[in-house]
Parts: sequence; C-alpha cells; structure tokens
Amino acid sequence: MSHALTAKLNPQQAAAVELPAEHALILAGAGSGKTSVLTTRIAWLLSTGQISPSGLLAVTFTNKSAKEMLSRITAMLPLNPRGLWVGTFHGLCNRMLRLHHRDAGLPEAFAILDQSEQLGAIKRVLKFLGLDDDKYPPRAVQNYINGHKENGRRAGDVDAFDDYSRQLRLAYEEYEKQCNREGVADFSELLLRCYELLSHKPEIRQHYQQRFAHVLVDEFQDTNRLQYAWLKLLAGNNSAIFAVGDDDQSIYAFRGANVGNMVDFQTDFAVKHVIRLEQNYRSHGNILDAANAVISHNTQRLGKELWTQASAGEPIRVFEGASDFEEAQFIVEEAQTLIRDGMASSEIAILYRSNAQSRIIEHALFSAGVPYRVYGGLRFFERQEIKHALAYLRLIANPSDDNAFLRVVNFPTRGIGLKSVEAIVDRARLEGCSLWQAACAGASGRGAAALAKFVHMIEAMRNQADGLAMTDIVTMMLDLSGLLTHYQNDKEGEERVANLEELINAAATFISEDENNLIAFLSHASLEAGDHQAGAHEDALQLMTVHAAKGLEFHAVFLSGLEEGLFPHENSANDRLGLEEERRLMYVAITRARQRLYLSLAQSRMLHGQTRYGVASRFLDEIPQELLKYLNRGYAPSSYSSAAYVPPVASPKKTTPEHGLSIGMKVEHPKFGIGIVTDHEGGATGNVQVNFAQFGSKWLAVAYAKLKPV
DNA sequence: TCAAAACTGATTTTT
DNA sequence: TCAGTTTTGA
Repeated sequence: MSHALTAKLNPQQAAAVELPAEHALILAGAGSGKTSVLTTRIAWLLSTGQISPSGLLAVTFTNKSAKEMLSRITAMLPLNPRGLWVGTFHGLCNRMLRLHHRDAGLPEAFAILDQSEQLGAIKRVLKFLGLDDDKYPPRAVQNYINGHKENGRRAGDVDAFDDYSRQLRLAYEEYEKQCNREGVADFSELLLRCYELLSHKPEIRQHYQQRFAHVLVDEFQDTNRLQYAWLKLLAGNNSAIFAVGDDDQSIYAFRGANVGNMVDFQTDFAVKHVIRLEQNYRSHGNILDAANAVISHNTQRLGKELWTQASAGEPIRVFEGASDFEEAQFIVEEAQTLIRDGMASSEIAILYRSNAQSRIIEHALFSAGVPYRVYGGLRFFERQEIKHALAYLRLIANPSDDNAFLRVVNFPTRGIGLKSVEAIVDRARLEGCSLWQAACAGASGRGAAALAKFVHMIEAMRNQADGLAMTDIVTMMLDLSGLLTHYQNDKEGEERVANLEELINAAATFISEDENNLIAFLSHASLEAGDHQAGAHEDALQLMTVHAAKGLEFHAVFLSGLEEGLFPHENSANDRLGLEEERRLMYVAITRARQRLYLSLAQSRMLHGQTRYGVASRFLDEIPQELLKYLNRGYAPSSYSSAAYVPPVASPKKTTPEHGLSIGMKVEHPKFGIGIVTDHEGGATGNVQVNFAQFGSKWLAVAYAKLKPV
C-alpha cells in the first residue's frame, strides 16, 4: 500500500512521507512537490493504519489550499471529508470555539467580523472615547490591536509609557469590551480566543492533544507568533508536528508572519528530521539559475538550492521601454505572439509589484482586444448588497450585533435618520445595553413610528426564521427587509439583484454540504469571502500582483516594473529585512514561470499623477548576465551608456538650462555614482533630486553636488 | 437625503 | 492620476 502511494515520489519526497511519528521540518522549495508530499503523508498515515481520520489535524492559510488538500486526500482514499480536521487556522479555531463556546466565553451565535467590519467597530469605539481621528487614525488603531492580538497580548498585557500609548491601550480595552458585549469576534480574536481556551482549560487541551497524534502544517513560514503558540499547545507529548515550508518564499512579514518560527520550531521541539526538497519539477534551468542567483544575495536563510533535470531552456528575455506605455505595449504584443503560436492565454501571467501598475497594462490589453482577468477585486461576500443581506441574517441570529444593526437600521431608507440613530446609541450607552434592546424600548419624537416598524420587522423575521431551511430564510429576509425591492427599483441595481439571487443559491448549496444552520452559514460567509472575481476559469491572460501569484505557475510569465523604488519598493528598500523580503518576492515571481520568463522595465512611469524616472532594479543585476537576452537597444544593467538613451522631452517649466540639468537626465556623482534626475526646486541655486542606482533617491544642492551629465 | 465638491493619500493581504 | 471618503449645500 505504502509502496503504491510513494511510487511516484523522488527519494527525498518519499522519505518525508514515510517519516516516523516524530516532529519534522520539510524545507520545500518552489515547485518541489510540497502539496504532494503533505497529502501523500496524510494518505500514508491513514492507509497504513497508523491513525484514524479523527486523529489528525492539517492546517493551511487559505481556503483554496485547504480544499485542494481535501480533494487530493479523498482522491487517494475513500473518506468522508466532513470528519477530517483539515482547514485554515481561522476555520479550525472557529470550529473549536463553536464546540466549546461556553468555555470560551462566547455566545453560541457569535458573529465573525471581517477586516472592514472590525474597522467600523473600532471607529465606534474611538467616537465613544472621544479620540481624535487625526491623532488616532482608525487604521492605525486596528493595526495596533491586531498586532498585539497576534502576539498573544490582551489590552491588560500591553505596556503603555506615555499618554499616547495609554490612549491606544484604552481604545484596545474598550474595543474588547464592546466585542464581548455584542458577541462578536474579529479574525485575530478567533485565534487568540482558541489559544486561551486551550491554555486555560486543561481538560479540553488534553482532549485535543491526545486526539491529534499528527499535526500537519502547510506554508509554515507564514505563521505568526500566535499561530505557532497555538500549534505548540495543540501538540501534546504524543503528537508529531509535520511542518512544511520555504523560508525563501516568506513574503508576509508585513502582516505578522514570523519566519523565525522555523528556527524556533527546530529548537523548541528538538526536531530530528529536517528534509530538503530541492528538485524542481516546474521550471527550465535558466529560470531556476536566475532564481537561485537572486536569492543567494540574502543572508537570512536556512539554505537550499533548487535544481532540475529539465534542460536550460530559453534565455530570460529583458525589455526596457522608454515609458510605462511602451512597456505595456511590448507585453501585449509579445503575449499576442505567444497566443498566436498556440499558448493558452490562461497560461500567461503578467505580474507586478503593486496594483497601481495594472491600469496601464489593462488599458493596452483592452485596446488590443485581448481578454484578460485581474485578480484581487471585490469578492462575492464583500459586495455592498451582500453585506446588507448578511447583516439582516446576523440580526436574526443575534440581535445584539450592533454592527449589523447600524448597517441596516436605515437601509433601505425607512425614515430613521442620523438623529434617531444617535438617540438609540445614547440610550444604549446609558443603559449599558445593545442597540437592539434600546430600540425595542422605543423612541420618542418623529422617528418613533419608523423605529417601531423596524423592530417589528426584525422580530417578524426572527419568528419566521425558526425552523425554516437556509434558502427559505434568505428568501424571506430579502422579501421582508425590502432589500430586493429596493434594488429592483434601482435602475442600476440589476447586477445587485443578480448577486442577491446568487446568495440564495449559495445558501442552497451550503445546505447540501453542511447542516442546515444559519450560524454555520454566516461563519462560512465571513471566513470565505468567495472567489476573487466572476469568470475565474475562462481562457484569459492572468494579471495579478506577485503576492497573489504565490503558489501558482504559468508557461510564460511577464514580470513588469523592474525599477528601483518599485521593485524593490522604496518603502522596503531601506532596511535590510525589508530588502530581503523584496528579494524573496522576486524569487517567488521568477519561480512562477515554467518555460518563458520576461523581465521588463520602463525608463519613465506615471505614478501618483507625476512622471517618475526610474533606474533598473538591482535585482536585474543580481541575475547572471549570460542567462539574459536583451530584446531592445543596447541595454546594459544599471547603465544606459551603451544605448542611445534619449530622455523623454522634459516640460519646459521643469528644465534648468543654467547648469544643463533636466529631468530624466542621467548624471554621475563622485560619491553616489550613476543616477537619474527626477525633480528640482529653486533653479540654479536650488536643489535637484537624483535617483541613484546604488543609493536610492537623494536631494542635492546643485551648486555643490558636482553632477556631471553622462 | 442626496449629490456635488472638496479633500486625501497612495506597497504587498488572507482570514 | 484617481479612487475613495468626507464635507457641504440645496
């Protein structure tokens, strides 16, 4: 049996799959068959009878990979996926919290706040505390709260040393109180609550520790401190943790991921088995050589080098456009050629560092009539009309959900204006009750009748929902709330009506795969915001950020905007950790390509309404030149000297003929080397801004800088 | 209550 | 530049 499972694996992969029940770290390079190893390991453990399906827990970051894992396992073994504890960190924590909601101190129907709902809740807290929006931006407070939660700290555990930090802590404290009062949990709360549940309740902890003999973790390099601490609690003396990850693909430090967990894991658990998967099954040799060369410039590595049996393949093509427009033009024409030669459009990806870059490429694609698809837009459950509908459903499940109450109390408009709402808020605060309770107590003044009608309507929904099937609840809610009518009467509401109907479908399919349960449906809606865009699988060019491309692969990849300041991004290029993360991002980008890789850059680019003049990315220099083929002019890295580089016509207002410098001009500085003039102020006696290849952007005094045009 | 006007700020993002 | 938000005014 085991032989059949591992027959298709290479020796390292097979060794990983058949490791004894002890802690193990699998360093799996890009394209090395990581998911295969993880799922085959699970199948092997089950089919050799070492564990029963209930004895393992496998955790991932995204619903997509959780689903992928489940479907691969069930393809290998006849299993009921429902009984398996395979899911995302948040999904599994939610599952545990629902089972033990009493011990966790949560109401049975606790709602899950997504990012934007959390922000709304924080805004309310700040308003209540009378904290100034300018001094305490809600976004910053949100980061502050989530940051502390992700390090396992409650408001009471946070240090405050001055007035400002004391106010922040107060906001955190008040936010905690508000969430508890309303019976809601944000994303990081799911993890923290679950962590606290396991640490405070020994019986529960021991139950799960004994139950889960094998804990398997995917994308281990992306775990944050709290997730690691949770794993540590979950794994008892008899459990084995099987962690798979790639430190070179750690690109989420900015949102709390801690690569250090990989090193800590080895020491904390005295890991005996470290296996490297270095054989790559995805890319041609030149592409891998480029990736290896780039990543070797990082110092903080566990060490790994990809190799392949495939041939070197084609050289990596480099194109330098005079402008972002020209760059986009090139990409589109080249992609059309590939398609004409028989490559499927969906096998071609155009990647960029930041979303703002997609516009001009989209424009060029649109003009050329090439179908494309951009990842990263609004998702189904994030749409306005769906949010409204879900808010009604949440009031049915739990009327003290103030977020939901505020969202729909006057939507569709029913004459409960700002004043009436404020009166309810004041009253609730005074009585220490929920908005719903305050509303039930009735209002005085003009809004009273309208409010009574609203209360009556919600009560009717709650009464009718009892015992109904999920689809019928949704239909009834859409009818009673007037949401559907409202959008039907809106001349631009066609798509929204269609989406609401799609929500009914979602409820229907949900029933078939889970129990008929409003609470479960609402959790599902919060934890799985749905596909990134409609038409996900049509044959179209794929446009996305490098981050979004992680885990995907394509026949041909265009990596655009390889300029200093963009990639590496200027906000990250200044400290070493930031730069190393940018470099890992570059590594991820390169390793997406199977056969063909294009690297492109633009000498000038429109950014924030201004033309910026860039210098080639240092990452281009880090690729061995023999792997590259320059497609146009005599481009040479970080030096435009060999080419007839004609600076784009500078606007007359911005030229400074006195010293012969102009925007877009290439200059040399005795200390900083080669750079491009990007801005100036104050004429001949003033300053110029120069973007240097090695030292980044600097302001220099024209009179002293000794800038020589090159 | 709504629409126009003014203002702001701008990597990367899943759950 | 441009989209998203907040303020203003009818």
